[in-house]
Amino acid sequence: MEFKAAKEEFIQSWGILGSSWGINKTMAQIHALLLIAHQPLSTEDIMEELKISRGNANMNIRALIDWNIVLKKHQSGERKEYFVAEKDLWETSKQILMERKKRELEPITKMLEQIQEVENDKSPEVKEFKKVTQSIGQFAIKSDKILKRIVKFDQSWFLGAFAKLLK
Amino acid sequence: MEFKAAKEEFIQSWGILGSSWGINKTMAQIHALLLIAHQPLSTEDIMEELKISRGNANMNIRALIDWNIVLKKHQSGERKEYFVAEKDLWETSKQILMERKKRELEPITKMLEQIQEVENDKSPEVKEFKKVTQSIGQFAIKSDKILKRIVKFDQSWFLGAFAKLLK
DNA sequence: CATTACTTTCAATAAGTACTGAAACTTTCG
DNA sequence: CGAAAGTTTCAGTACTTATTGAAAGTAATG
Repeated sequence: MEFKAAKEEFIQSWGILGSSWGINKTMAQIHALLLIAHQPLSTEDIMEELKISRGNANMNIRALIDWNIVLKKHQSGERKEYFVAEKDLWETSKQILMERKKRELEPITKMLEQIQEVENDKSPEVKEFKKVTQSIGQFAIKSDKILKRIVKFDQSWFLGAFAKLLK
Repeated sequence: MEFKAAKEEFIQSWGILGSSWGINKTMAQIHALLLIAHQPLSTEDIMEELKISRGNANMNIRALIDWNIVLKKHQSGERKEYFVAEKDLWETSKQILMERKKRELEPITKMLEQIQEVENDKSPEVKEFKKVTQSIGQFAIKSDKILKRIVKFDQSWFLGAFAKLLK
């Protein structure tokens, strides 16, 4: 397999993977490109490689920076901004988990609390509703705690401990 | 808060949560509806509650069944099909994890193997590419193993052991 | 075996989401 | 300060994905 084809394939697949997890395709592709880059890339490099517009490139680079999985990097003597991806996938996964936790788990928890204030009558509908939403709420709180703990540890410790734990 | 409003709010939020994780909104809403239902619902019940078409209802119910988080349930003496959701969220989460693992992790693993066959030259581009894709491949394999193990255990055991492990 | 009750499919269309490109804005530098 | 280099924004448009509804398919019933 030729390098160019392999690279193309990788970027394409990473984009598809992103889409199916609610991350926009271009954002995932830029991430892929930066992951395999051996040196920082500029907005123009990215535009050219992926054949996308300046606006699109800019927005998605910002989003990646927002998520803390890509960093600005100034090249000495250059005015242009360059970008690099965090290359440790464990770190990247943790960042993404935390970001999504903040954006999604927390709103859901709030909504569930709110909803618990439903008037208490004895109809089976309302009883079941309270029961289910309560248990989802507890589940959400537990997940939140576990995620918080996981991110405190590093990969090798985590995997090692986990391997033992699970026999 | 009134029951009807609370229910509406819950279904709506579950739909939004689904969308942001690559699950179509209606599929998530049907799931929400079945989660809080105190008895099995028919396709028509679902169409009416969510104000969606028969085709849409049917397709998304099938998808939920495909994912093993909703089951057909025949009511005695009735010809119509009824549906119930798995109400244990831990089970549901495991099902979803497994399903997505199968659909996404496995193709990525294959792609990464394929890509490793890139011709070996000494340019920094190719070296970095091989390094990164290899490490992603290893990460994917590890994740796969961990997920497989997690699903073997039940929630209480998992949470208990985890709590201890993480102090 | 024909009628009826119910389910599935799918082409057309609607709704939602991402992308472009040009204009506005900001920063750097002589 | 004014020009040049670079970055951001956003209205319009293209693209993708979900939804409808009617027609075709299937299965139970007398």
